[in-house]
Amino acid sequence: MTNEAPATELSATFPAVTIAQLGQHLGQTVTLTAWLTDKSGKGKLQFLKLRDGSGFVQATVFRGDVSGDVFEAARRLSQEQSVQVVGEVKADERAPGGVELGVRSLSPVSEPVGEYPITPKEHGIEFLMDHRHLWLRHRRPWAILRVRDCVQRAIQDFFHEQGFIRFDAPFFTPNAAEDSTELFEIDLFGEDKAYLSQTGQLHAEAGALAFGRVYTFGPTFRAEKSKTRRHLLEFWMIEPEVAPSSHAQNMDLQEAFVSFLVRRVLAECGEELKLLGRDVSKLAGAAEGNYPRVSYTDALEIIRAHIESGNLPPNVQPDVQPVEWGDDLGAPHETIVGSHFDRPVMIEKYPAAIKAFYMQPDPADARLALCDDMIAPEGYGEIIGGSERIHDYALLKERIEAQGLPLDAFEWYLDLRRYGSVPHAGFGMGLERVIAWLCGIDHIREAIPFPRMLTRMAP
RNA sequence: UCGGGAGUAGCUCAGUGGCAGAGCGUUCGACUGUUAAUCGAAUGGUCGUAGGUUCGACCCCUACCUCCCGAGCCA
Repeated sequence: MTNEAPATELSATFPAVTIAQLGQHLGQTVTLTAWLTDKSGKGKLQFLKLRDGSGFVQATVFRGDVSGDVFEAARRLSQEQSVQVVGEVKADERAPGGVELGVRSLSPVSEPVGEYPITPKEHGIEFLMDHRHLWLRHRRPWAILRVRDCVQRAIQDFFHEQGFIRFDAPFFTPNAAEDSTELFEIDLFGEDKAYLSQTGQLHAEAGALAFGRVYTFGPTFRAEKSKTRRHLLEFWMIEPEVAPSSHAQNMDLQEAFVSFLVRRVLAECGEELKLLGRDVSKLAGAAEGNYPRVSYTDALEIIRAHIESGNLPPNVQPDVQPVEWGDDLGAPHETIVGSHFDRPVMIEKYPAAIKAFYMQPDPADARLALCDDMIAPEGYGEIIGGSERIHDYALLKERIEAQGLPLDAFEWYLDLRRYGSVPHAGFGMGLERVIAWLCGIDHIREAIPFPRMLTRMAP
C-alpha cells in the first residue's frame, strides 16, 4: 500500500520514541527524530543509518512501500542531516542491532549547508579534534562520553552512600598549594594576581574538619608543558578528604572507591565498552578488589628485577634504567609496576623529600611519607595520589617554612591545626585517566568533551 | 624544554631533480538486504611558509611554522 501522507501529519498520529526505546515497540508504528549517520542505496531499497543520541538504528525505505516523494527524499538525505521518520519497528536478524525501522514516511527537519566534513572513512587525530564539535556525534565519542557520564554518576553515588558531602573548592587561589610553579596566572584588575586552582585539597581539608567526610569534584588547571597521552591542561579531579582518618584507611577507601566505579561501568556500559572493543576481562581484577599494596622500596626491587630479566611491558623503552632509592618513579617505572599486577596497585611510603610538604611522616621511618599512588594496569599509569596530612601545628609550620612558602598565605591552613586538629587523610583521582583506562583508549584527550592541551584550545 | 617522526586533492596517503597520482568522499546514473556495499561516469591541487642551489625544485640545502609520538612533571 502506498502511503501519500506527509511525515509531519503522520507524526501526530504515532508516538514519538527514542532509538533506545525501539525494542519496547516491536510491531508498532512510531515517530523518530534522528540524524543520518550513513546511507547505502540499493536501487529501490535505501538503508538509512540513523542516530538520535540514545542509540543507533537502521531504517529501510522500499520504493513500493512509500510515495515517490518520500523515496526521493530518502534518497537525497545527506550525512548528518536531521530527519523525522515514521516507521514500523521490526525485529530483523539482518539489521545491525537486531531491530530496524520500516519507513512509512519521512521528511527532513533541515537542509544541510555545505558538505559534512567527517566521512565514514579514516581521519587523523588533528582533523578530528579540529571538528570535535561534530565528531562528538560519532560512535566512538558517544561510547566514551557515556562511560564518562556513568563514572561521574557512580562517583556521586559512592560518596553519598559512604556519608560524604560534596564540597566545592574555589577555582581561584592566591597561592600554590604545592611547591609547584606550574600555575595559570590570572590578572586581578591589574592590582593583584590570582591563580587557577591546581587542587582543591587544602580547602577540602577545611571541609573535612567541618563535615567529617567531604569530596571535591571539579575542573583543575595545571600549566605543565606536558605533551603526553596522560596530560591535559584542564582536567576533572575528585578529591575526598576524611577527618579523622589514617594512611591505611585512606588506602582502603581508594580501593573501595575504584572497584565500585569499575563494577558500575561493567554493569551499565556493556554496549559502550563493546563498541570500543574493550577487553572487559582485563577489568575483572579491578572490579573485584584486593589491590596489592607495595612500598616504594619494594617497588624499586620489582622494577630492578624486570629490567634485569628484560621482562618489560611492550610500551617501555628497553634502555630504561633502575631507580635509585630517593629518586621519584618515572612513567616507564610506573608502567613496569602497573603491569606486574592484574589490577590496580598502590605504591606507598615514598621518600618524604620527593613529596609534598603537607604529608605526614611515617612514625616508623621519618624519611618516608604516609602517602600512596594508585597505578592502573595496562600502562595507564597513576590515577590516584593520596596521603595522610600533617596534623601537628608545629611540624606543618616548620615544613611550610622549609619549603620557602609564604607563611601568611597559609595562616588559614595552619588554623586547621591550631583548633581541633585530628589525623586526617585524602586523595585525588584524575577523572579522565580513569575513563581512558576503563575504555581502553590510548589518549585521555578523548575522555573529555572538549580537551584543553598545549596544542589544543578550540573548539 | 629535549629526542624522534610528519606536513602533497575535502579526508587518508603514495610519489619522482623534467606534464601532480591513487583510494575514499561529493555529484549523476544502475542495482530489493547494504553493514566502510558494488559497478559506470564526473568532480577535485598555493605539494606547510620564506629564502637558497639548479637550465629546471613537490623532490636537494637553510630558517621558521604546525601537528604527532616519547621524556621530564604530574592526576
